[in-house]
Amino acid sequence: MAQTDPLNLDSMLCFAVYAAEHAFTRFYKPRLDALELTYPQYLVFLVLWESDGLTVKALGDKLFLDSGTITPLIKRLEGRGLVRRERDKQDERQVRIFLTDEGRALREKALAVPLAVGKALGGDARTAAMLRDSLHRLREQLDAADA
Amino acid sequence: MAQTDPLNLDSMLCFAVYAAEHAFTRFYKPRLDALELTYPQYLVFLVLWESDGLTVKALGDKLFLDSGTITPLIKRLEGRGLVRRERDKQDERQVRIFLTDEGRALREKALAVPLAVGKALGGDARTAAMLRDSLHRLREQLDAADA
DNA sequence: AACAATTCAATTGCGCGCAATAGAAATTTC
DNA sequence: GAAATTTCTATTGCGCGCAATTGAATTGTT
Repeated sequence: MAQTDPLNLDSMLCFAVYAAEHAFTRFYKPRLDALELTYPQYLVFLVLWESDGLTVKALGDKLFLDSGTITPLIKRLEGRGLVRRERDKQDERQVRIFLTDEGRALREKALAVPLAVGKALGGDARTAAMLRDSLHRLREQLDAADA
Repeated sequence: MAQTDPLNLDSMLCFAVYAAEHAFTRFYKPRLDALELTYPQYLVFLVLWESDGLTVKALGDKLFLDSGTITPLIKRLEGRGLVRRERDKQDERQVRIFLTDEGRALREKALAVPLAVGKALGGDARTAAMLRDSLHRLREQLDAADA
């Protein structure tokens, strides 16, 4: 029974993505509460744990976010002593974000988070990897459409 | 080359979902501007066009949203004359949402939106449907994990 | 019937997420 | 090298999205 209505909610890919995103946020909430981080803050740490000292711009490019989102987010983390902001000496337009010892130490606790995801998905890493790659292609197609 | 770091951003399914969701929002923005709707407002109309007169609760169940999100959203639509709110006579706790003629008329313009998505994805409806189903399963697994 | 527990919508508070704008710094152009 | 353009961060405004709470209406219990 094919879906004939082009405006049927449950047949729409966009809504499936939207609903899955919220489900992830709900799933992460109690796990990230243990780190006192929101999900976007967690993403920032994922980036910084891999490459400390990035500029706001570079961070935004990685996460597909702009300064309007990142600047206040970082300031909240700075207020809690988890990161440090430092203006670049070579190019004074740029602000670089550095982890403090406390921010670096958070990484240990964070290791539990992907483990919980793996468990929830039944340990099928191959299926998850394929889905991830499909989503990457989807994002590229959507971004390319208006370029 | 297997990904060994469990906290690597680009290998994470959650980030792929997160990034795809934002890409969809960006893609929809100019198309929904033509209807003067935000994406969540568009979702509400998708539901109402299919089943008019739902309660706030039923709407929330469909979209995985709560009254804290839906109530103010609906009030904005009501202020623009696109929907009407009416307290249920049988059960006065409930508020039912009805489309106005103007709200119903929006549907014509909305038909262009899924067409644009189809075009952006290269018309491969089968791949899109499989991805959609995978995301539905993902959402169910995540929701089931804490039940 | 009286009381307790549940359900539903609304509200408050806070953190995204993005458009639009501003202002400073760097780069390009002439 | 002066002027125009671009780049980068920060700010403002607005609409989600959700936790927590409130108050009214309904249902369940005894």
